[in-house]
Amino acid sequence: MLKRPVSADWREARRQSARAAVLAAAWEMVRADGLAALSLRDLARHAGISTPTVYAYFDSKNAIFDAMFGEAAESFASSKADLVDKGDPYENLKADAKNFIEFCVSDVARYQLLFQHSVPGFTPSPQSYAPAVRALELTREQLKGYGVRNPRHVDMWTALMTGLVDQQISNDPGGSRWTRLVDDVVNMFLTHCSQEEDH
Amino acid sequence: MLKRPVSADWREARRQSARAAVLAAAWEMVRADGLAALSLRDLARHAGISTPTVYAYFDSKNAIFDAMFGEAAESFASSKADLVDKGDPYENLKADAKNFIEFCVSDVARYQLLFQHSVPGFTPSPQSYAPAVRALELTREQLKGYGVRNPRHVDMWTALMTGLVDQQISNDPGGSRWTRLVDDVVNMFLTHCSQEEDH
DNA sequence: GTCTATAGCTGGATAGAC
DNA sequence: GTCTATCCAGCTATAGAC
Repeated sequence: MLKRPVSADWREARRQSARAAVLAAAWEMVRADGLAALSLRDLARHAGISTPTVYAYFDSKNAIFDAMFGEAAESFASSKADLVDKGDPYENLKADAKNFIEFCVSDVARYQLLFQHSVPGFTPSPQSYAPAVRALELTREQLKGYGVRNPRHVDMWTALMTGLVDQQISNDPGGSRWTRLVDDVVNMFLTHCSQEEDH
Repeated sequence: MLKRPVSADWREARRQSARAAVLAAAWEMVRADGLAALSLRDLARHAGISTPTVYAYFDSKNAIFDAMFGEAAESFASSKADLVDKGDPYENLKADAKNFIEFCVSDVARYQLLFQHSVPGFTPSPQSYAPAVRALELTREQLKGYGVRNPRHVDMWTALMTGLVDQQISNDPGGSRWTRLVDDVVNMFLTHCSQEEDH
């Protein structure tokens, strides 16, 4: 037995748990007041610790945003993985679209951090970014499964999804004026793609 | 001749000119560093005046944002008014789409201020907001001219446009990966609308 | 109207005792 | 690891001389 590994594990677990508590408080705050309003003073108070203690767990404010970005990307990837295969590519695609839109509008701050890069001076680290790339790859696979292979169409798909999300957030927050258009948009898109394939 | 009105007009003109100079400096700065980075100190230095002098022209920082919002809304409305009638509703709509997208991606800060409401704690005054409403009304008229009357379709149109803009800005700034899809998107949209009219 | 000077506050980050 | 106390920089806004 070298260096009491059990105790070391236990300490590491405690540390991770404390980190997670700080991040949970941070999410609560940005959901309430927006990403830009997050300050380390308020965060520490919310988490029940002092400001310097925050620095025991994170190197800087941007390190906190990076950890949040990583959590958001993981959540997004697993929300996609959790979708059950309905057997029908069309139904799968519709479910994927609804999942994306719900994921975004249900947490605007998370959407802005993950997809809009809207924190000045912050760029996610490769580790935090990886799950987001993986999730986008999943969407590309899913579209391919439906016969959509043209890269232009993949880009168009992402534009359609973010367009609905963006209008919903900016002009009808909390409502469903744009999100309810998702079925129409998916149909419109697939019709368009199948027509182009004919040429 | 009462109270030397000529002199009064001249003074007022000087004042408006000085205000405009401050606003011009502000636009330059937010284009370079983003809306959030605008500070009154830097703005004053850029405009060649002192910080208190800024307060001689504007009541507060939000008053500056409000004036900028008004200018942006005016620019948007006049960019639409400047479009020449091509006679063909289809060509007119395409030109309108391209104009909107170019207007947005050519000045991201202006787009974020005008359409994304992304300045914390700032809400435009009714006077500043009016031209933006008028411009949206123009788009609605234009769509009606093409036979698109369904309010859902009007909402879908705005989502398509902002979706292209948003992806372009977030994931390919300075490029044209999404903006070049505009013709395809307009065609897809109009095909979709005409099909729905058949029912 | 324009300036210098500064109030009053909040931010991120650190020193050093325990 | 956690605290109190603090540094230093930045911010909006104002006071008061000229």
